[in-house]
Amino acid sequence: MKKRYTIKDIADAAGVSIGTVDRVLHNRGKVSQKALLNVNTALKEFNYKPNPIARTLKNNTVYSIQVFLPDPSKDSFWLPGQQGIKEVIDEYSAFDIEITVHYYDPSEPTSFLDNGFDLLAKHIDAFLFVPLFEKESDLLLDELKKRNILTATFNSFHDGTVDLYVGLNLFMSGRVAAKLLFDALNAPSKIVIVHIDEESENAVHLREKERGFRQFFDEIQGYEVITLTLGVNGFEQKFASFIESNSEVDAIFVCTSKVYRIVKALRGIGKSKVLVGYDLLEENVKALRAGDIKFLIHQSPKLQASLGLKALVDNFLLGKSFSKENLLPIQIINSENVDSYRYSFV
Amino acid sequence: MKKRYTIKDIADAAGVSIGTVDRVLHNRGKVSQKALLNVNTALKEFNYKPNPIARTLKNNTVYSIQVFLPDPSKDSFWLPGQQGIKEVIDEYSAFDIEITVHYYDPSEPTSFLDNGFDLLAKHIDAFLFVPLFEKESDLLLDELKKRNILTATFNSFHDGTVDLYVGLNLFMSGRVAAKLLFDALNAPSKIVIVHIDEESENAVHLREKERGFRQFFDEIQGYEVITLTLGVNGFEQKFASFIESNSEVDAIFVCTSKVYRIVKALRGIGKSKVLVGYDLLEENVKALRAGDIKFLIHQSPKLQASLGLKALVDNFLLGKSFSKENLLPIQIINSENVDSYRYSFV
DNA sequence: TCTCAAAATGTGTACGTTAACATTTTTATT
DNA sequence: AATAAAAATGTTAACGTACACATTTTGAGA
Repeated sequence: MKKRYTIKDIADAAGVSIGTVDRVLHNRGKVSQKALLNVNTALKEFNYKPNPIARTLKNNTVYSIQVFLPDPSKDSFWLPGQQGIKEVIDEYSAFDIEITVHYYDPSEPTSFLDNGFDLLAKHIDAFLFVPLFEKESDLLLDELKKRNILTATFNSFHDGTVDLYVGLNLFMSGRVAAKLLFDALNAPSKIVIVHIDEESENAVHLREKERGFRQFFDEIQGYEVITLTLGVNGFEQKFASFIESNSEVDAIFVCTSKVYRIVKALRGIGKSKVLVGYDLLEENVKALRAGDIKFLIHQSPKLQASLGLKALVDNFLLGKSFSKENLLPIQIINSENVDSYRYSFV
Repeated sequence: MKKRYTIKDIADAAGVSIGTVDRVLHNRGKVSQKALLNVNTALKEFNYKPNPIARTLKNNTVYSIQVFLPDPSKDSFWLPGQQGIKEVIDEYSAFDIEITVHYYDPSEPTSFLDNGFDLLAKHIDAFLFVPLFEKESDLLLDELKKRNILTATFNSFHDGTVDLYVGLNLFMSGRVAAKLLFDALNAPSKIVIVHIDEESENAVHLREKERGFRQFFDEIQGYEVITLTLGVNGFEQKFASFIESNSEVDAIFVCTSKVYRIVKALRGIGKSKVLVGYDLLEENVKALRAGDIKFLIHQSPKLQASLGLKALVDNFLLGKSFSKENLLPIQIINSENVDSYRYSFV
């Protein structure tokens, strides 16, 4: 029940005024050796910590944060992320924080670049975005750094120049997928990694997942892993003919949320394989429940988005610090625990 | 960049003083019909929300929260929970919040009761605890309610009278364990639920897990599930003789963090079974890595504790609301994703 | 119309921090 | 020792809210 020590307490103990204490705290000079010593002693003795609440009130600025996401109407994978952002905005609606959300076309690097730079027109304090495109993100990041804007990313890891990254260790998530398939298969077999309409050259995160997946099987004997890349045109015929001519394939790994398309294609040709993929899209969850997908790996897009945004807000509002990397756990989903994820904030 | 509206803005718009606005906001009466109308109109028009930061500063009280945990030195399962609490205490060390942690013996209901009531001697604002014992928790809860103290629990679900519960849906976690075993077994088989030295009559959470587990297998054909309860005395011999005389048992489910003891016992007699258990104890993780445990279900004790405490703190400090139940996802752990959990805050 | 109490409204201070500004003390120079 | 400049220190107002207290307005009764 005892109050925390305030600047006033320090001033009294050091025999100076609060002005002097404040000058010491912010080392603004104009303090005598003797006063400096006394104040520092008192600060240490009382283990003084400034009251962040009072500080923020005095500060009296409206912080402005821009959020820049792939358009959820173009790829519904981003819906939970959008939802997470919305909830944080709501949670902080009474505070002096101004959060605005903008979208880019996830299939258009130029959309990312053009819209991204447009957002820098007005003054902003922080920028949270998904660096879907490698080169374009670099350009944007350069500009953000130049303007001393706090930068945060999520979902697709970029590099070390960003102030905060929230996301998975994608490489490890590939290994987890591999382990799940390995356990589900009874004997050495042939496994296919299918890429559907992804520009994997520009997508680091896909490469990382594939690398982790392959590493796992490289360490053991008898498993053959091949990669099949299919464009969006004629996807189904090509996939079907591949399966027909590779009947020894037992399992399929899809690095993205598009597993449900494989499910559909397999149904079309009356085949069944052990499937592992990513993300709790409505279609994926249905297939998981139906038993057509063995496991999904959950990337927690909603949590990623909200944690990233919260870290920024709490930093401005309460002076909370955050570590550069917030690596979320790689969550394994089956038909029984999927519900616990859909109704949880995590 | 535009500031939020303040009481002053409302007062100006309504043509009254801030005192009148304040009286309206807290419906403290002494306001004329006309003023009331004008103020309410302005409040609505500006969508006024009081500034929680200013409110807290003005409030100027040190909130006192007591945390009451099973002693981690008696059962290391509680170490992560303790750690989570520590981290939250650290995170809020600069704020006007006083958090104190106390422990009880997880095997002594009287220790829970005696120490628990002792904690109510001084004034407290909130109480966060693990309701390990059903009847004793009821008694404590009654007293807390009587004193109008905010109550929160985690890990073991109690009932609806508590203001906040953070934890798993334990029933569903049993089903998840069942599904994992089901997938790992190739054919119908005999499965044992082993209880090691647990007073399961007094422990709702164990009953719930078992119930979920059994329900899953009740729904399908050919699987036999039996329960084996072993005391701490002569555990190993009894378990060994059970296994010898029940060689058709393929899999074992342990509802607590004590799976590693089954691993040890099995090694002792040179047998191997498909194992699923709970929690990332050091010993369990080792056994998981060695392949002796197939899956673990992670109850996120650290996250549970810190989320519970944070909800209380944020409620006092920032006026944030929380929902009565925060059901965390049921996390499936294998040898590949275990690391991602150990180094993550989740 | 005047008086007085009740009702309504306004004012001032505090919370702890910050920083501009005012005041006092010290030091250097004559 | 006197003076000015420099250095050190103290004072005060502000952030937005909350509430006690002071002041003004209203209306009833004479």
